[in-house]
Amino acid sequence: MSTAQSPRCSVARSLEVLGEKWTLLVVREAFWGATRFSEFKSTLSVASDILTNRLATLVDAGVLERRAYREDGARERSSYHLTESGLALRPVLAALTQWGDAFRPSGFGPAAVYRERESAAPVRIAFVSDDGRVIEPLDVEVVRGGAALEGAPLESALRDGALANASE
Amino acid sequence: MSTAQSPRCSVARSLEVLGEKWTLLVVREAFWGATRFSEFKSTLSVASDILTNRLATLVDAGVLERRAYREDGARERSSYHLTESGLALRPVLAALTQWGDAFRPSGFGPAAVYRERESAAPVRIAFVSDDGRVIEPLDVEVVRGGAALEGAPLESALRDGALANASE
DNA sequence: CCTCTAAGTTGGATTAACCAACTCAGCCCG
DNA sequence: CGGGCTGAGTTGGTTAATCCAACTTAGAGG
Repeated sequence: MSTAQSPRCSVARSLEVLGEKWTLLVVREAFWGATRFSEFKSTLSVASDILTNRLATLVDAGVLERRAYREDGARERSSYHLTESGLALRPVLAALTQWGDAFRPSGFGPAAVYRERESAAPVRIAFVSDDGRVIEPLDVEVVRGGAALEGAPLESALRDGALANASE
Repeated sequence: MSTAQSPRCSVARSLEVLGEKWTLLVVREAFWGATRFSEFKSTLSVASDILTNRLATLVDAGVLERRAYREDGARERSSYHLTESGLALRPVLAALTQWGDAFRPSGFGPAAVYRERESAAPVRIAFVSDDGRVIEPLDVEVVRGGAALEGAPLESALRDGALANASE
């Protein structure tokens, strides 16, 4: 299950945790309020062994936290709750939702709507600058930070013009 | 490969296309400028058969577009380019990057930095309202839209106190 | 015709997902 | 005490996906 060494690309590192089948759907259900094994199992229709495995991975990665709970007249069982790290995945899910709604419509309209809690005004995912301006995606560029610059196989292909190229 | 019917949840529909291993990494490389089979192959170190499959899936889903190109002194070959739908995945990748940087740091600093093209000012992914205000994630709530409301097992189970029903 | 290269295919081994049946621990009931 | 009930998993066997190395293919140049 473990990678030899964690990759330098943040997307790849995120996908190490989130990239397996069912994982993001488990997180989505957690955002909808699911906490128990049986809730995840029935809403997702996922096999128990896979669910066990994914919950363990997520707990391990600090996305979910295992807690004991007890309903009266029942023994202690465990439940799963989003941690700070898990809650921080909301933009990831929202971005996926937004893309799915826009480019893979279901014909039933959006299944989830994000809105401001106080005003109920709809919100969307966007790029913003530190001073709070909204920047359109086409006005955003990506440059390689320090992590990708030293010895990554990725760079070898670009080596003889890589730095000029990066400003493209 | 395909599901019987596409799910109503947008996250699940997005993951139908993007959720397989390597897929999002292929898209990431496309954003870095990769267009040829061999570029994807060498930067990602992915097996050719898998790459063939993923490129086909992405072309099929309209995320990439296949184009012919010809270097002089070589025969025609095909290259892969982001479509509008593919370009719209930038927020998804940015959200994953942001989460990875924050919660799974590599020790090498961020590998990619998103910034405004004109000003080079750093940008981040955030929720914004229609009138351009930035809304903090904790002030955002999600409500089920129309798609989940009709006949989804999830809702029918939770409505009209079915919890007692289900637990007996 | 021979060789070179980018872009794939193909076959076989390994790993992951799937599914159904089963276990396990504690609580309640009699 | 023993037996049934329930949520939370395990276990075993089958199917599907991934990985890896070797091979094929189509056209250009020599």
